[in-house]
Amino acid sequence: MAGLDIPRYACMALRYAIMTALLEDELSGYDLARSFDQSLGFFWRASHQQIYRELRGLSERRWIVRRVDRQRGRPERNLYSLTRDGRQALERWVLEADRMRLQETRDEFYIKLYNLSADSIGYLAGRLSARRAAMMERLYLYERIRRRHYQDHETLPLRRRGVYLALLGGIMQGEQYLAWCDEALALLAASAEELARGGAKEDTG
Amino acid sequence: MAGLDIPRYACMALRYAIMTALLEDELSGYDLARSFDQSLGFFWRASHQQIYRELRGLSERRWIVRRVDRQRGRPERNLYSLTRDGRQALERWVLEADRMRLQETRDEFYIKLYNLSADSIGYLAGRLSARRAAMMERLYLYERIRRRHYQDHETLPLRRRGVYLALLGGIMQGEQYLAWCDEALALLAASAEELARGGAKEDTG
DNA sequence: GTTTTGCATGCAATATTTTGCATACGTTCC
DNA sequence: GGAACGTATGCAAAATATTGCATGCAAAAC
Repeated sequence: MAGLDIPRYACMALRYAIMTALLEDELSGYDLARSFDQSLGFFWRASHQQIYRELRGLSERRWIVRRVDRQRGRPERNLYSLTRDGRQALERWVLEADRMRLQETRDEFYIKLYNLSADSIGYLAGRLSARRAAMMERLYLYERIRRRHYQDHETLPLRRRGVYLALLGGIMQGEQYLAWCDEALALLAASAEELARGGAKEDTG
Repeated sequence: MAGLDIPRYACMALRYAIMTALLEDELSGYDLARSFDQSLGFFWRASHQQIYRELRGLSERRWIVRRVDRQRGRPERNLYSLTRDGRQALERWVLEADRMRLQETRDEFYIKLYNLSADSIGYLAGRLSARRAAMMERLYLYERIRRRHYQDHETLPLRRRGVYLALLGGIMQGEQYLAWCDEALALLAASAEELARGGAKEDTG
């Protein structure tokens, strides 16, 4: 409890995600919070509280600067932009070692699936349908973005190609997820039917 | 800093992941730490420190019980198993609302991709190759598990079918990931070549 | 015969994320 | 004319995760 509250060293990625978002635009905390519901936020979610905290830390480190925007008839906004130091720190970070996180979804649903039982099968099938629907929605959004901004990715400037690849990753993964949902729903439905006919073996133990 | 250290309420999933692992076997913290490098751990990673802490909390809550196993010529182990309360808590949790986490990989690599530049393209392509290789490795492991334990999933008892579905999810996602890596590597290689020929437009601004 | 590896457990500090609360002003819905 | 919603910012506490350190014994590698 030493009084400090600003993280001392630069290890975590949200900070760099924010700086990445500031690479092209001057944004407010509120803007960032919304943009983290889109784009980068598809891969890295953050609440507004987290974002405001990081913005404070980043300011004190002089990696970003604040400019106050007084709007008519609205609360004023703090607009942030990258400094040269910030830009350099970001460039350095990109070249630093990163931890691989293969499939660490931290989605409780998988754990719940491990607990499949006659009691839970209906509920889990329902949740799975909801996930399927949500992913479908997400895919529509991805496709709109792709069509609007990444139609012919061959002619994009280099940085935008990276963004395109991330988007493509989201799309491909989403499509695969739908396919998995369908397989899983089919197996769950078949199992539920077996149960109803008294045929399926519940776990004994 | 009130002195307590045991989490007061039951919100998080690692706890339930551990209980799920204890559903079929009596395990030590060490066993759990290793099994979290496999199986459940594919979706939910946890360090041994985290696991030992949760085990303590779970014990104090009487959701698991400890039995000391004195081994010849080896340090003794604490073996844990689920209590009836624990089993019920787990069953309740499965039916509770869960947050959907679509594609929240929290993999810094996507953020780095957003920062693709002439300086970083080589490095990022290298990292991507490493990911591809690691995923390939992972897929071999999945396939071994599938062949050994889930050959004909139609005849599995219900709970094992859920585990099978999680595994299938891992496999499908992994295969998709490989495909994405290949596409991404191709685009990065093409871009690098353009750069080398002086053709590609670096970001201006 | 010493170093490494594997088994086995854990504390403490730091970092990160989530949750709950709080405020304030303006517009739009009812 | 009041409730709900959107803009805009933030604190504090609790929960969760990571990192670094620490210990001790046995078997296997060199």
